[in-house]
Amino acid sequence: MEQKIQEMAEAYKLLADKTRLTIVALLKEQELCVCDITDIIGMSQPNASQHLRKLKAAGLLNEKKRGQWVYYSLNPDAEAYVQCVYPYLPSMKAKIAGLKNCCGPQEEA
Amino acid sequence: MEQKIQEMAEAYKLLADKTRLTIVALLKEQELCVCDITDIIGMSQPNASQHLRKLKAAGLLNEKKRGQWVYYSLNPDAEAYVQCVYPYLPSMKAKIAGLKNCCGPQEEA
DNA sequence: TGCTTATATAAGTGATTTATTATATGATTA
DNA sequence: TAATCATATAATAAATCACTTATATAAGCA
Repeated sequence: MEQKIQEMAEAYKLLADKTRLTIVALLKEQELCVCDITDIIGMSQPNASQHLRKLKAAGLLNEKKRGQWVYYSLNPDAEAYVQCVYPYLPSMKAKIAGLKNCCGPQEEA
Repeated sequence: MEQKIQEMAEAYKLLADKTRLTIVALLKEQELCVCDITDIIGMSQPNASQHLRKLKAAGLLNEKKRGQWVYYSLNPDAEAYVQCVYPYLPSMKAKIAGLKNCCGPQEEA
């Protein structure tokens, strides 16, 4: 029981940061590469990279390498107590639409 | 949109602490006074008091004074993106049952 | 092979946070 | 009124965290 609460607290710690929560909200729309995410949020690349690593380490994100780009997406198998908050995240469609189509969601070659 | 994400992040920050999340799990069962909470969790009284204050300030808890005791309970009007996680919290019935019935849930006199 | 682009890692710094100790408030009871 | 019990507040110390700067890796391209 305490173990479960500990795990939940650690997961919510990841969602307890404006930057990471924005990343999750973005990826709710579609998968994105690191450069898209940094562009949209307007943050440094190392900063994005570190947040993405944490989210991935905790099982919230999946990572897929394609050419020189790394695409991140929401992990549909993440814990239910994490996924239950996703529906409350505001839509990021507008932000994503503003992307200069540098490397949006790619079809498998 | 960024405002909403900011608010959500701040709320999850409150749930991102093992102690506070345990308090919420306890109050999911029933209202409790500060001394009950400190007994069950085994923490110092000032520590409990400060966590309770934060949770209350953010609208997660209600407070009701009765004699020299202060009873805390979950606020049923808390934001939906907070309440959606409550069902995933483990049951605390066993912990609460172990209370020496010092000041459990009281009827209005 | 060298250059560029995309991403990751490492180290350092400043800010935030948790818990403790000490003290204050406020209600109850002797 | 004095003593006690329940709770709150304040100040501080220790730990954690986010972000920056600098550097490393690794893929694509000239």
